[in-house]
Amino acid sequence: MEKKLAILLAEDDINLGQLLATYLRSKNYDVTLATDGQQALETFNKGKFDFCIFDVMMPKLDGFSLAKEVRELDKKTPIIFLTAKDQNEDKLEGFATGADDYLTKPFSMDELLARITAIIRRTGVVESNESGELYVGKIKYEPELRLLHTAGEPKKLTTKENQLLELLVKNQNEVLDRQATLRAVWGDDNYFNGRSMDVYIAKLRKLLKEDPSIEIMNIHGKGFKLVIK
Amino acid sequence: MEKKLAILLAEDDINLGQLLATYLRSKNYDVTLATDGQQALETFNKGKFDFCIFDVMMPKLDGFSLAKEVRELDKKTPIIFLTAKDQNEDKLEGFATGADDYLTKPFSMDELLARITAIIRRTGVVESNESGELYVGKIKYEPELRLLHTAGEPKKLTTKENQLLELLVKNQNEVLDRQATLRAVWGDDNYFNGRSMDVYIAKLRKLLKEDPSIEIMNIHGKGFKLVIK
DNA sequence: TTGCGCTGTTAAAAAACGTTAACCCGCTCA
DNA sequence: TGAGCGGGTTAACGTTTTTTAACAGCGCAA
Repeated sequence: MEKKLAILLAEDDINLGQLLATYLRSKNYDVTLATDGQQALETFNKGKFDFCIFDVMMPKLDGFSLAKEVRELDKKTPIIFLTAKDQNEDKLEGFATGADDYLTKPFSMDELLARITAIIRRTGVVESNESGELYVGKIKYEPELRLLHTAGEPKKLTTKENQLLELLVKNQNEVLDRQATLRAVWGDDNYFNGRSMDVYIAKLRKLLKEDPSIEIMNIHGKGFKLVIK
Repeated sequence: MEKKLAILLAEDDINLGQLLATYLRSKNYDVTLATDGQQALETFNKGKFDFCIFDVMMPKLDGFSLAKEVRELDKKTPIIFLTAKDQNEDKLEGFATGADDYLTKPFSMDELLARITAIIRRTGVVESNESGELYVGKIKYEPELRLLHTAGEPKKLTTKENQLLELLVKNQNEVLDRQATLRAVWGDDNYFNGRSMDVYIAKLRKLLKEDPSIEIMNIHGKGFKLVIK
């Protein structure tokens, strides 16, 4: 059987949010509803989502800023914005953050569904997010199971080791921003969490050093970059 | 498998931008869409692009000015301009900044693609931008790995050393503009960053002095120039 | 030629990172 | 209930990288 696609829906209007969630669930999507931007970001960082629908005007963290945060660490997951306003300026800002589509309220739910399926077909999210098995150089890595298949026994990673490694691998050959990573994994980018992260980088380096073609490179003042030679 | 070519597309008209991006992606290019000139410039400086498509009329920074900024530090990456106007004056200005082609709206997407592939074939961006291995005089230099193969042990460069050397090498025999370099590497061209840059120039000179045919020359009040005799 | 801004260079200070080990806290199980 | 364990944080110390300071020399315009 095919896996349900996980959608993160961020909408502060309770009625509309519930309505959309119910509708999309009836269409066989696995919907998680967040009622403000802050909460949506935390939820996104915790779970695995194949698709995002963000209302633009939300308390605490607006849809655009939320999308920007998401895009710091995830360049691919499609994002659709919802907005009550029809202002062109807004549209620009939305697409600048890497939006895939844009709906102006009021819209029909069928239209939303049509656009979702169109984007999914176009971007092929299904294959890309489903394998659950990655390779870091020669080393097999299963983020879902938190298993790193190093020489000999497979090593079971701890929660933090796993979150950090997964981000590094999914952003390999790009700089993984320090602050963004801290906010995603530790929830806060204060000094001590930063030091904690450095400790975990050291741990990961030790784990990965059996394959000398792997390097976790530091970009001074910016973050880390996983490169495979 | 062949690596996808990275295209930076700067287009403020959302519909057209999305349309082109989608089309080019379907033709197996890795497209990044920017919706104003300012954003496009930042994106360009951060990432590695093999090709640029700039709309001429854009908010914040128009296509020509954007191209001029890009050309300050990068003489090679091909640029195509898009414009709604059919004014000859514009065309001239576009080509003056080092444009490789020029399309007047409306144009067919097939035509765009044809021109892109033509330019790619002609300029051979693929080889030039993909090897990841350069030579500074006799010295091998791998910017991706931040390695400089000086006599004896390969020297591991620091983040700043590497960014600066990469710019110098990619612009060898041309003047590397002081302000533009500061903005690209330090993010700001204030006095102290300028002094910092001078310190790094001194370091690079020391590193490269084993090959006497290499010289980092100062152009008073303008910038630096790497020349290989 | 003289003065001032620009550059060259070295050294000291400051910030950022690397690593190890001690510590803390919640949980489990004897 | 309290010893042990696993996961994570904090402390401590060392190293590397970057910035700032200080002083010396250079180059161009008035």
